[in-house]
Amino acid sequence: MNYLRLKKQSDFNKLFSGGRRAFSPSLTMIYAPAKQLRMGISVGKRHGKSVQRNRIKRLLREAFRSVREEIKGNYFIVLVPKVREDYSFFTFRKHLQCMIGKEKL
RNA sequence: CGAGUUUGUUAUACGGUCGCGGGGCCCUUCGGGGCAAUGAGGAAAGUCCGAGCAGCACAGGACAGGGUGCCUGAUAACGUCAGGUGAAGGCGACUUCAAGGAAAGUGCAACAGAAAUAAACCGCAGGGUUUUUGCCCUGUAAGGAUGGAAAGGCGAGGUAAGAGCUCACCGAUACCGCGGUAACGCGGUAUGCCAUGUAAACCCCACCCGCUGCAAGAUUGGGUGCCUGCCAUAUAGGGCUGUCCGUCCGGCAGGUUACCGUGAAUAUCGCUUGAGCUUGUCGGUGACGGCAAGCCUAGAUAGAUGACCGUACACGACAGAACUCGGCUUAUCGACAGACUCGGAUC
RNA sequence: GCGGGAAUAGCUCAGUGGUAGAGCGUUACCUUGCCAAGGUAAAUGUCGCGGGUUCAAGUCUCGUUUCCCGCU
Repeated sequence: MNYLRLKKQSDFNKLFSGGRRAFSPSLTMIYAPAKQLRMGISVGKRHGKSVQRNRIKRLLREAFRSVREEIKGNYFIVLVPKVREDYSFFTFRKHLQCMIGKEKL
């Protein structure tokens, strides 16, 4: 039931140029079908200093872990959060669930 | 009681459920699973200094360039720290200071002002001339005006008017004596005081400094400009990571051919036991050092500390290791403790 | 992670320690029947920020903030 992390720079570039996109108020999800389920997070300097960026990544990892059961197929997924004043675990989880249901993953 | 100065400590705490990193032990169908521990800071930050470590260069020397700059000490080293000296600020506790040299030389000092390193605009006084106003010559630098700065300050004597011209006090410089390891301090004598500021302008003096940085570098395939073996040591030209003096170099044979590959960096090592931490004791005013006992305390690589619930209150600031240490600087809601100063009241 | 550089008017840039400038833009007036072009004049700056040296700092110096570039 585990998932793998998306690590290669080339995979990120492939998704950003040719992946399908789903939107929600707090984050953008980019995905494409693949052999395994891999998830990556893209957080840049515009999201804040290193403490803030680490916090976003932890919240997103935890949110993805809690909704992982609902994903049936295998995809490469990149999560891009939007720039906000503050971030919370519950809004991330809610929007992830919405997008998974809408896109029928 | 109020107002302050200074030094240090700390940086929400506890419990439950799920999850993450590396290591240990156990199990394994080799995919993995289980257990009990452990896992960000005082600044981890900025990268401003100093070192270790690594690679390259290097006989050695000179020049250039850069840095430091009161004294003594501490240290592996430092631009850091400690204790002193001097100066400035504060009633005080105390704080701050890139604090050598302007009599080696060069430069600069706008505007204003008579004049800016140089002497006379208004003045003051004496003499000459003239009826007087005035004009000319001489002396002078007290006063005025300008400026950041105007030829030590202030008072008395003195003088035609004045002036260190003379004298007392203060300041400055030189010498002597005493104290101190020294910076320097105290006292005495002499000199009427040969002369502004700027060295965070160039510079002089003293001391120090190879260059690059863990994305360094090494290992695990093949190969090259590489490796192995043999022979040779002259010139040209080139290299020697700022320049010069100076110093070094070459050829032949074999393997191998710009690609193969599984993936070739997204691997492994470097990577955490170290000028280490805690406690005690001894030496030192102190920074710090000696000795003894105990301890092992992150090591990731899309980059590990999170989510939820409960309890308590002060309702949680700044902020996240990336080779490692010693400092500095900057950010920071607060809490606690020690020492000291000033003011008021009471005994 | 490591190493360089910049910040000056609305924009692009000059600026030996001594009153901060140029071009474009803006505003007003002239010119024209009207507009453009042209001419005349004016306004516009905590010299990124905070200390220090100096009589005097945009310039020298220390710290700090933001941005850009190179190594990879």
